Amino acid sequence: MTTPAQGLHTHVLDALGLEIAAGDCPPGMVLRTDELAQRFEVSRTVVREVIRVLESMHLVESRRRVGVTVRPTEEWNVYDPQVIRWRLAGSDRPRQLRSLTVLRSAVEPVAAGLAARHATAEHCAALTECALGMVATSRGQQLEGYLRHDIAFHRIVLNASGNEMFARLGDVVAEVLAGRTHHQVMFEDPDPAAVTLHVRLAEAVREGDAEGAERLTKEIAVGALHELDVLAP
Amino acid sequence: MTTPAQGLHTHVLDALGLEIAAGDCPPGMVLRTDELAQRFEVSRTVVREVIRVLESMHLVESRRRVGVTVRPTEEWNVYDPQVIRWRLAGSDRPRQLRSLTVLRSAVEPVAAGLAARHATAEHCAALTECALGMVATSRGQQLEGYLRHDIAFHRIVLNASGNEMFARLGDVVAEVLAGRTHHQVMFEDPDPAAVTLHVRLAEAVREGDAEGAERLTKEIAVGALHELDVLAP
DNA sequence: GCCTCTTGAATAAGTCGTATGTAATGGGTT
DNA sequence: AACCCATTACATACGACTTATTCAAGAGGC
Repeated sequence: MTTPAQGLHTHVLDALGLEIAAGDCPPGMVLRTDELAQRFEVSRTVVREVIRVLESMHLVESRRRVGVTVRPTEEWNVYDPQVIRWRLAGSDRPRQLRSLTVLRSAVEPVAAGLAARHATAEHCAALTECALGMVATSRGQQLEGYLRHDIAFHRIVLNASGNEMFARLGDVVAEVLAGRTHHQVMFEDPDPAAVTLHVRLAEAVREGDAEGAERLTKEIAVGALHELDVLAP
Repeated sequence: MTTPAQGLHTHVLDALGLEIAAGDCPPGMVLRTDELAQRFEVSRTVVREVIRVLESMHLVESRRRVGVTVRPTEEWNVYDPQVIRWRLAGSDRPRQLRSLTVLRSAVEPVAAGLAARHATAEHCAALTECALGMVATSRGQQLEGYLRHDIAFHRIVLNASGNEMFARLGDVVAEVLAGRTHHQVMFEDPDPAAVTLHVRLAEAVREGDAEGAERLTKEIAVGALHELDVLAP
């Protein structure tokens, strides 16, 4: 109901994933495939496929004779972008944003240092363009435009690092930034200091200044953490 | 075939996942469900469930009329422990180990710093015990015992950081360490310097010395990276 | 009499074959 | 060249059968 459908599978998966990620189903709770099939008015086949996917994310465990049991949070594949999205939509978004931001503060400085060493001319150009875009949208309530450039900026840095594990965190960072902008109502324009740091970071990468890039990214991360502390204590 | 079965689903999933992760199926290659059903001698239902799981890992994309297409590596969920295991079993293990080790070098120092601040008495006790275990197994070709303590050590640090994103990297680190020990044939005993660093790191965490813990962990990471450069150029 | 081991029945997921719906592709027609 | 239709391969669905696990009842030993 009410969702654009886009496939029964997707619909049921999203609904169940959201419920579990939101904590509506406490760990140890057992679901049964027949029940779920009835509840969502789909066949058991669809439910079974959904369960298989949730199982691959370690959100649930399916055992014969006992049913589908919800696993404790510590066992979830919390790096799965889908899981992150579900959790950010749930009730413990603040805690989640904090965890992710701490992760960023560890990874992004190192990635920026590598980017300064490995970035191609295209990377540098795109980075500078994003920085300029951030400057242009940093005043006058153009939050959506700013967000888009911010996401692109960090994605480029992660990609330019040349490390695929870093690159794949682009989606995570995008979710974090989007969550920050959309959920904790940002009335104010972005911090001018942050904008400046991004511009200087683009310069540092272009000049191949690895240490500078690392230090500047650390400052950006510290700012993000501080912002979290202020807005969501 | 010849695997202990443990469920048709698991068997087919593992086989297909390995093939794709190993690069046997180049990006863009199209698989068809009934072909796979024939090849593995299972019903299409099983194949469909497997495809759904692979799809949730972004390894493949299933579209009507065209079939199941293999996605390029850059889109895979490379943080999924299952995917990591498949890739480490494949041919580009060296590259993979390097990427993961760089990730470790970014994350673990920060995690260690946090651990020094947040570790409980239990954490410290377990950490010291692991360090002692590493010392005890560091000579005389007790590689398996050493590996076990090494994995436990890093897992405790990540858990003690109090950040769930860090904690969930425990499995990744375990895979890396296991891969290093098992695949690049280690004839020699572990580097004595590394053992010492672990002992000192346990001390630093116990004393709440965040900066020391971070610095020591960085040194451990540098050692691991150097080791990779030497053994797999 | 109490505890343990075995056995069997009940249960819920696992597997399978088949039928029907649906969308994208490619070729043929106007 | 634009449109339409047949083909194709996945999507959804259903129901029967299989298998593994659990729980409990009963037999046996202490």
